[in-house]
Amino acid sequence: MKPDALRGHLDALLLATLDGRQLHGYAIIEALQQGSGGALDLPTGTVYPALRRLERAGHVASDWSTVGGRKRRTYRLTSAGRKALHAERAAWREFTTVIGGVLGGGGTWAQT
Amino acid sequence: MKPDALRGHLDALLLATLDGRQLHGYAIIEALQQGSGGALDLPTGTVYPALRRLERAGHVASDWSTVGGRKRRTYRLTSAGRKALHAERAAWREFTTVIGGVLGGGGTWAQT
DNA sequence: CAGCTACACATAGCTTCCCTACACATGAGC
DNA sequence: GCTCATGTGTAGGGAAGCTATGTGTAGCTG
Repeated sequence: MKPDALRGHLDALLLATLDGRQLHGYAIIEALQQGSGGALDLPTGTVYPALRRLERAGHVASDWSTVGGRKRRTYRLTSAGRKALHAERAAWREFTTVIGGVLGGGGTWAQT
Repeated sequence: MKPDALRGHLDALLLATLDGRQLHGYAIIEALQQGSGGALDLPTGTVYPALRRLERAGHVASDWSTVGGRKRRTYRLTSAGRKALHAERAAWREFTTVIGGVLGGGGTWAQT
């Protein structure tokens, strides 16, 4: 997957991963990898700054704890974050409709 | 539509617009606008450099002509460009599957 | 003729988000 | 001690969008 294609969607992926659950950074990375069948193998240099941005935007909050002798930072959605996720999903639907509609002519692919 | 979301997909859009026809730059911009129901209103500063890149990559070729006293540059897909379009459509299908799968939980949206 | 709109093209520079590269730490197993 | 797994952090580079800006021609209107 091209980095450029991912760009602009990463926030949505992170918000969606935190939907209904709290996870620490490493677990988010793993959840995205597994939730995508291995297609999303995001470097920490991508994810941690993005979580920083989401926290600064107020969409995510975090708490430090110590687990098994290691510091861990657990993230959760804020209510603003849940709203943002809702908006991101709507934007995704429009995005796929628009781009897919233009790209369309490619064979057996169907869009509903 | 966020610029960042578009990023990485513009090449595919341009290639798809030139699929099976030749068009000059301004006509490409108009075709994208109309083909997207107005959602894609791309600045010339986006499209012309992108066409430049595609031409440098060998996916697109162009010819100058004069129409009605004005210079016009008409673009067409090369065979490499047709291959690239094919690959871009496959990449799009994978992309929407992956991202959509992770974003998924959003209501009545269905993906097939 | 001047001004405006439409058509048609071009590009410099900025912004921003990814990735690479690099760094640190602890715990478990060999 | 070394390696891997777990867990975190960030500086800086690259590049593709967009804004801003510029050029030109044709046709219409006052």
